[in-house]
Amino acid sequence: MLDLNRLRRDFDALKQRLEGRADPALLDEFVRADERRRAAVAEIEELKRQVNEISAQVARAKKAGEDAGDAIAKSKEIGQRAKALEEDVKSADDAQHDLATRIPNVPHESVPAGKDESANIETRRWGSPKEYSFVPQAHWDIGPRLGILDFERAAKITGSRFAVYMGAGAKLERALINFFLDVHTSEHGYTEVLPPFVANSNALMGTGQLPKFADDLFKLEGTDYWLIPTAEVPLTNLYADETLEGELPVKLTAYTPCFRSEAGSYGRDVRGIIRQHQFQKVELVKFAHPETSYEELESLTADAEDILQRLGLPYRKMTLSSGDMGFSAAKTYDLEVWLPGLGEYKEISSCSNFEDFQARRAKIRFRDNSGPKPKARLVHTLNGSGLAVGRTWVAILENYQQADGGVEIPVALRTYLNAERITPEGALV
RNA sequence: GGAGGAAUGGCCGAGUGGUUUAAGGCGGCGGUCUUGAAAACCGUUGUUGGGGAAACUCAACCGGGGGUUCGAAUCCCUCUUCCUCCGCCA
Repeated sequence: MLDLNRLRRDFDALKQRLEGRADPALLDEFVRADERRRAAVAEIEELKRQVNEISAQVARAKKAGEDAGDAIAKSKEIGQRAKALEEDVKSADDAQHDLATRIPNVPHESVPAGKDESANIETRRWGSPKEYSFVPQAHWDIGPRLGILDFERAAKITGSRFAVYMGAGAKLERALINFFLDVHTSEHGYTEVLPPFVANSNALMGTGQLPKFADDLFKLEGTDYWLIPTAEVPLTNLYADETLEGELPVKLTAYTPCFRSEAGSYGRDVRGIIRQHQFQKVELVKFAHPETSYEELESLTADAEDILQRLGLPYRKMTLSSGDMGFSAAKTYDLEVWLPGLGEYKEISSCSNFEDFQARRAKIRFRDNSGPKPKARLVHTLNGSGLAVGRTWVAILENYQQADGGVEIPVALRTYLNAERITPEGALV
């Protein structure tokens, strides 16, 4: 949710920066709804003040044993006028709140303007794709051939866009989760959290998935519960309606499965496990001081990059354009890993600073003691994948495939798997 | 699933319809005293929104929502969470 005062003050400038992200009519409507609401609120508060005053008079009169019939009648009459006005306030309030939740965040000034991914900027490239003496295969060929990935049986259990990992495949997934969590907790200073994998509507409002993107989520029938599309939801909402008293930043990490309906992505990434209804992810979340949140975004992105580098996976870092960023983000870096089987770079992590956009919705504050008086201010929230486990699994199979059909295990993972490679028969040795 | 009980400021806790304009305590902050500190004493201390250059002022907030009333922390309805007990259960 945008800061209303900022919107009032800088209306034209913000409108320009939201070009391509928000319908300009929506912004006009928003400011008008706000004016209507403020006028109605001012009027009703004045009536309430009068009622309060008369009530005090009545109390005094009753105490003195006097008759207060006139005052009561007058207060009743004012009360009725206030009641009529209350409808106006409520409808203006609803309209304004409804609009507020549909306006996306304003891009940071360093974000390239553009209407889609074609305007994204490559900011860094790390490692270089290996040369292969054979034609590298895609993971959807390697995995089933090794007997460690099974789509047909997953379809029996659930349906399309689900996968079963078997044997070395399942163990590799688990090793990656442990490796990610160990690095982030022991070396990058994050606190591990194991949150619920189910969240309510209010939490999803807080992080911005609702109300606009309900179609992308799985809802549990007959309840107000949804399967989480990312650990960002439970982690960011962990401190909803709270004022953080300790030092900033607060850094959290969690492993969770993620569930996405992928409505509207029919025909995209249909092969393999690039785009699934369920995938595993280790998420990084920070609650940061507004003055340092962009430095925190750099270090959070570096924490995710560190994993890719330790695994020796070539990647590039993209700065997303204003049109390609998500609804709540002010700035986003995507990390894209090289997949030789597919012959392209594919997103494996998305790291964003939401500034106070989520904090305003979820009411997450911190105590700012820098001024003459301590004051509760909204924190800046950030998150990023550190990393998407399934896509890392894919990257390892494709980057480390061998001429004999087996897969080498990256050195950093060997102690986790107690093995150096997966044989062409799918065994860990 | 059943039966009871509870939810008040950063924390503890009083408050069953009208100077509650939320007592009192703890903690925090400032001060007096002291070489310094402690103790003692005095003062101060919530959030959100409106108006104002400011001093200040008005409104709302006692788990959430709704209602009764001239007036609600207090009465009624409803939801949520926690506690105790019973049942079931990994």
